[in-house]
Amino acid sequence: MRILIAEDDAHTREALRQILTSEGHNVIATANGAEAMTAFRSEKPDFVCLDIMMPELSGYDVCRAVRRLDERVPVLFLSAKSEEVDRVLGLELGADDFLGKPFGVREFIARIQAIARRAGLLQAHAESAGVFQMGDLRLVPSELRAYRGEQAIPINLRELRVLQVFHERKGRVVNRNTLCDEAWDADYFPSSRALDQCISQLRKKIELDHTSPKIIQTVHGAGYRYE
Amino acid sequence: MRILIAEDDAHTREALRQILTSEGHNVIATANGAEAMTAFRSEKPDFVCLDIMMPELSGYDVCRAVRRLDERVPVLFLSAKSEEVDRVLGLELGADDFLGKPFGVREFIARIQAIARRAGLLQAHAESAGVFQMGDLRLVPSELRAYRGEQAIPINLRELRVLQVFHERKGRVVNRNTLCDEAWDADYFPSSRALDQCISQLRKKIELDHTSPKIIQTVHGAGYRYE
DNA sequence: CATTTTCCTTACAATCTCCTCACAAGCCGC
DNA sequence: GCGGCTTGTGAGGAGATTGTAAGGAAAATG
Repeated sequence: MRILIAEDDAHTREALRQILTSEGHNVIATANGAEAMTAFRSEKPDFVCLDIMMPELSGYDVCRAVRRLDERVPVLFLSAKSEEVDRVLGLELGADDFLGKPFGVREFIARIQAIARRAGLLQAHAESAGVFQMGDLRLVPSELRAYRGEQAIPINLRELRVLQVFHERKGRVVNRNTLCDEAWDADYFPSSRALDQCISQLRKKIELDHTSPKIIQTVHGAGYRYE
Repeated sequence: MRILIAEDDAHTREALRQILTSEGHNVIATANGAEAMTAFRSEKPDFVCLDIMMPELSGYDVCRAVRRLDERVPVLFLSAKSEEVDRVLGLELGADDFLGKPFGVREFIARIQAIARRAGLLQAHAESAGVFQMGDLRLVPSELRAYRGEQAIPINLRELRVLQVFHERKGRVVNRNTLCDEAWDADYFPSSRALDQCISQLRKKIELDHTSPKIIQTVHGAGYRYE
């Protein structure tokens, strides 16, 4: 899911970004209402989290403006505990839920899931359900990319399938035949060196030092192993 | 936008109704000043177009009455060329513009748009429904145009639909079949190169340098990506 | 009905991919 | 260390994919 965050406190903002990213979401983090509106128009998020107290445009203002552009996108308000939360105003503006800071990570995630489910978003964005993590990499099949933090690494379909095979067999040795069967179509002739070539390219892309691979390791005479 | 028209000539009235309806507005057409006032109270229009010469209440009278109820709603006066237009009186009554009959359709629409834009109505209403941003472009479906700042770029329906498909899937790879399914009708035969042709034309229009596209990127063997 | 416009098809050129080849380097049992 | 095997990887190219100019059928326009 693409989630837009508007939160003026940098620390909280980064914490939210990290939580949601680790849940497999794409996060667009903004620091004030104006930034949030610009991002909303251009990024087309599936979900919006707004801090209420922000300089210039408040969370309420952003919510009102968002609702003019999109009547359906779910909006979750965040608020510091000292803030008076005007729930009635929020609900009139079309908010879906409120969460008072400080809140637990579990609760935050659970609320978002609950709202998204109610809005029917989880099914609609099943594409992003294929997201998986390998070490410090986040693999996003629908984008054909791997992310190391902010850095996006382009991955082709073949490489993605190879990585999926490894991911399914984390810690175990995967022999060459298995890899060829699962990552190539049936007509592939396993006598060729295409697999080696693919692994080589992949290591150059995803390993920090491809001369001493840490993610995909060679098990001489047996195959490869990921862990 | 909800537009109230007061015009005693039935022929002109229907013409105006048709023009504005085709532009996507809701039209409330009335034949005299009294009807117009009743409708104004009950229909709460966003915009008022008044013929000056009408039986019973004149356009000036309606404008004065409207202003007592609402200081902000834009008022445009229409006048037959034989009529003496008292611009000073009109402006004192709070009119926003005058248009002498006969007038061209384009001019009529343009004036309304200009006034509404000045009054900040366009964003809030249906005209701008569907407006979206892609990078530095603002797409306005109702105008079949993209704007890069002041520069207007004409876009046809097919191209618009293609852009919408990309916008809905920002960041993800969109394969050719998806594009064909969503931007063309079902009877389209995906063996042809119409999609490529469309993308090519689109890039010439919207990319700053169509030889190295930044908005719509090719993902060889997989499709295209916008981000 | 003539003219213009639009959008698709065709054809060919340009580009890109992923595989094969060839050789270098690594691993392992002796 | 040596020989035979497996694996790593640069170079290169056949085949597939994509870009785009030109032309034309169909629809819109006058």
